[in-house]
Amino acid sequence: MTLHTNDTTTEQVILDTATALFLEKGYALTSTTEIARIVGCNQALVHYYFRTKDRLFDAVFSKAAGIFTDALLLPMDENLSFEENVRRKVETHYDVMKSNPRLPFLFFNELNTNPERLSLLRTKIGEAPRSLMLQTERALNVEIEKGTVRPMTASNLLLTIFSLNLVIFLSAPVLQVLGGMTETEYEALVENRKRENVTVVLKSLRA
Amino acid sequence: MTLHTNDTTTEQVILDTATALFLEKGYALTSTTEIARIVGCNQALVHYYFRTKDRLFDAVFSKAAGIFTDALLLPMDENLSFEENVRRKVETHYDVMKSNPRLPFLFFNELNTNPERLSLLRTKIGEAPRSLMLQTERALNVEIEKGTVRPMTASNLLLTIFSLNLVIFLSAPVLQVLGGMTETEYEALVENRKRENVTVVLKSLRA
DNA sequence: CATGATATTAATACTTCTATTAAATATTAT
DNA sequence: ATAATATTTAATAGAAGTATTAATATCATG
Repeated sequence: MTLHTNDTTTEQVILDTATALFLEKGYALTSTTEIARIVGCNQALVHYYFRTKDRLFDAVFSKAAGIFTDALLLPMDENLSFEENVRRKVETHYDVMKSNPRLPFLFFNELNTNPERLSLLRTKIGEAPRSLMLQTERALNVEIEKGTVRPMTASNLLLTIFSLNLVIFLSAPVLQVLGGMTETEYEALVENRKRENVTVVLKSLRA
Repeated sequence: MTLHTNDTTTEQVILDTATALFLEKGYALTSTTEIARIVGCNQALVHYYFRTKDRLFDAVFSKAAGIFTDALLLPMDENLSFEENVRRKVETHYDVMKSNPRLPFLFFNELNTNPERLSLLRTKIGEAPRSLMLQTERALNVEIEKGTVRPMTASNLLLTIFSLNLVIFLSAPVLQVLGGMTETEYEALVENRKRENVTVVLKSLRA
């Protein structure tokens, strides 16, 4: 008997389960044994498809990292004002994070515990960060020369967007456990926070 | 032969080493065996002083968490303007993070992988978050009524400060591995970033 | 200096995890 | 139908980790 339905292969089920667990607890606290237990298959099967836990993680992580890094890559729309473009960038980035709220955790966790793994990631994402930076820089400089935006660097702007949009999702347990916030209160905050982040970013540009 | 010099007990050396390792790699990837190896003592000694890895971690973590949460607790100075008070809050918080750059990682990592552990933390830090919130709310509302600050909530303001000041330190590996930033470039960014964060926060308050 | 307390080590039981191998079973193609 | 191929399982080797216990060393003090 096969473990999978027709449209989802066993390999896919294993990958999905692994993804869920890695997102929940990170690499170190997830075992292939547990993955197998949840999938309902023999533990050797996990290794049959992915050989090592490391390779399985890479499969999960490179996809996750792709979503994560692409989230800021929305191209400028020449028909819109700079301000509108920035607003869109903040909002789409926020939306991607909101749909993948554990991504920031996995990303930071893994990069901080295991920076070596990430040389491969570097090649994978390639020129994306650099081109994002250049694109932002160009648009920003136009505005700065016009005097509509205060002098500032693209890296600072991007880092601000990045910071504001990530911490809210990294902080779910902090806010709930320490801040004594309920699940619903937290969800309300997440709702509210996108607008606030846009506001902060746009105001921060003012000359 | 004792392992420690006169002014540092063995227990302290073990605690310090454990702190360094937990900060570097988090709970899961640090073993009592490795701690002992680095200290240069028998592995049983780590358990002799701290009984379990969990209790050792708690000793490290509750101290770390204390620094982390206290960092925002600077009381308002009534002699200074609201703006100056906010500036000071951002700056002192940033400085604490800069002196303890691995704290944000440990904090978020542990709260995300192991939220249970943190119920004890909740009691430990007590009313601090609540009083911080109330204090900020009060000062903020005065300004909002005066019309010098746009309508906004204290939680959003604090979250903005928190976000801006943390991500720069969480991102060290991201920026170096992915952004292709050198150690020195990163340090320059850290230098520069405090002023930028103050600017962003203050501009974000404008009516 | 004898003795009780404290510190340290050696040895080891026990658990859990990763990875491999060989065998069994299911699937597919001819 | 059967041979080839793919999938799955059982069994297990081996590594590493946590925790405990009993034995030994060190130290302070009467």
